Amino acid sequence: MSLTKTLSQLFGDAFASQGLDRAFGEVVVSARPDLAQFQCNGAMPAAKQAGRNPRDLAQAVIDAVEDGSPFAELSLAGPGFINITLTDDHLASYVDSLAVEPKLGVTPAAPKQIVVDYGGPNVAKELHVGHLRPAIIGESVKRTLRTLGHDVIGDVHLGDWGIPYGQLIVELEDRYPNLPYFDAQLTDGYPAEPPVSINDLQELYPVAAARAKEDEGLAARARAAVVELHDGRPGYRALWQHMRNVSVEAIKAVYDRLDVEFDLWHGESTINHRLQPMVKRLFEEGHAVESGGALIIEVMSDEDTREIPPFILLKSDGASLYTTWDLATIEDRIEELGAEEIIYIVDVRQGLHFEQVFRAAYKTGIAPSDVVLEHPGNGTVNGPDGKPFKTREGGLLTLRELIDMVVTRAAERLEENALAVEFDDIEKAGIAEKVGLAALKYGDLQNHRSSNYIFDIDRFTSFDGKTGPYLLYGAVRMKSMLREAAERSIRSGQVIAPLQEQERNLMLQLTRLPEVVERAGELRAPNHIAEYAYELVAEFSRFYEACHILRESDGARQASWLRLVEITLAALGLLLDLLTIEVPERM
RNA sequence: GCCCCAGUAGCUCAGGGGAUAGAGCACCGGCCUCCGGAGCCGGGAGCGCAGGUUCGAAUCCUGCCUGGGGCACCA
Repeated sequence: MSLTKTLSQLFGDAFASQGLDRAFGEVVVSARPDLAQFQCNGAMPAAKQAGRNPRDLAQAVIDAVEDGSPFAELSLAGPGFINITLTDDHLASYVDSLAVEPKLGVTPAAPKQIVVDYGGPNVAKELHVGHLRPAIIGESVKRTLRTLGHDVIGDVHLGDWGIPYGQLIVELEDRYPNLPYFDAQLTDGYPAEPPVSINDLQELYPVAAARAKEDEGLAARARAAVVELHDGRPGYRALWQHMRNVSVEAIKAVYDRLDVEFDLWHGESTINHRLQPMVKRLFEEGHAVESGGALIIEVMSDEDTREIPPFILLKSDGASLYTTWDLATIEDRIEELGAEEIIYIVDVRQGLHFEQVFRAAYKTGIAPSDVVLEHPGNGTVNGPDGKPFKTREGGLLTLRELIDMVVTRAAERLEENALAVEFDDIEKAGIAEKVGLAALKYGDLQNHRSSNYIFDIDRFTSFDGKTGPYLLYGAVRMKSMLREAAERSIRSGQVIAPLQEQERNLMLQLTRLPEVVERAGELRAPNHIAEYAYELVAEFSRFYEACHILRESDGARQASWLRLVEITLAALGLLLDLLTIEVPERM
């Protein structure tokens, strides 16, 4: 169990002995490291609730907790703060115990079945800059919740059922009318090989979309084609399946490069079989009503003081749309996956849409009230002008191009700094890839999930300061030292009470990990992990400057320090993994 | 018009009702006979405005100002 949890229990007992709620005993890292290591602020709210004097109550808590305790000092300060400092022996023995804890003190929560919906790419379109944030934030949130003990399923939720596919079908039909897919009489025996490559699709889609925008007749044909697709016209289905397969392969390649891995490659189309029964039931139960030709669900309630537009279940032409699919997907995830919580890492601008979907899901009973539906939205990647990132020509930058840009810059930086020069080209390229991705991901994840940030390649790839490369450097330096120690047959041993400030501070920093991971999970906010990983490496650097491990003459001290390095490296490894950042062996 | 989000140091951004609001960059000044200087130590500078709740507010509430976004049958 984590150190602050143990301390919180001790203080919880003390509050309970005063007839007060144990929750008041929560212990946190001190805001005033000059005064103490930890603090408990519970006496102030508890005193208010109990109508007692806060300082007296704090003193009573201190008296109750003091006997046989691991504290070097407990003191009362200000209006009722309890300041806590541990004995060095106790601190060291806690940190020593982390050596055999793969999760560095993270205690598993009661496991919940959680679905994280976080990719949202569209078939036939290349991934672009806008897909970066949801991908890595979602992946990080997924890994964090998993580390906390939950059963988490990541679903890419492909955009594969919308009007664009009608537009593509019509475009292909106009270009190649003789393909068997367009023969309405045919129901079987289509070619196994796809008629289009990913490159074809990427050329076709913008043309098809532009033509449909200009020509209403064409747009109507596309809408009709999509309805036929949904209804199961064999040729259209076969063609669509080809397009989907070809696209998924291309999309997967980019996600692979980002180390973003989905458990499910479901999409909007996956739940097609649920649409008719769901709509029928919602209509019969009176949840869905006809309005202006469309079928809607009223999601505004009497308590609302603001306008919430109705949820559209079916368009006036009778076709389903993304709202329908999202609702049916909730039904599917609850019934098929046993989802107790569904988390959507999707652009914050979809906020109103999700509010409507969630309301409709709860109102209709598709989601029981104890199922948690949540949309922790992500912000956008902006250019230096503060507007969504574009290429110099004003076009949309693909994600692949963005990654290439950063990796190229990372390689230049390595070159400039005469690093990795003695390695062969393959290893150099591998290092540049890892450094570039670390720069990109850390540059992104250090910002709060919902904020828009300015993409600054020079800052992100910089070797100075709070960057991905700095964190990799820290990790590589630890690895290098452990290798060196092994070569000299210096072994690690039990962590003993610290003598120096830097040594003690590193130990204290390590005790924070479980709370940070928990908080990041609860808030779905990887930036807390990013921030802490930096602080840990910075603390390590101070320790490294102050304590010359390999030259230390006291064997027990040296062994303890080495163990401290091992634990710090394990902690950093865990944190970087949660940030989806990979560490090279050397650089 | 209504709604949502944001406004914190020169810049880019963190910040959980708690004590003296932090980091990186940039700027100024120190530290290499020493395990990797991509480092370490030190310095100046800030919560949009006005009220309110509270023992205590960057954090909660109200109003205003500024910026971004969203407001049935696109996704």
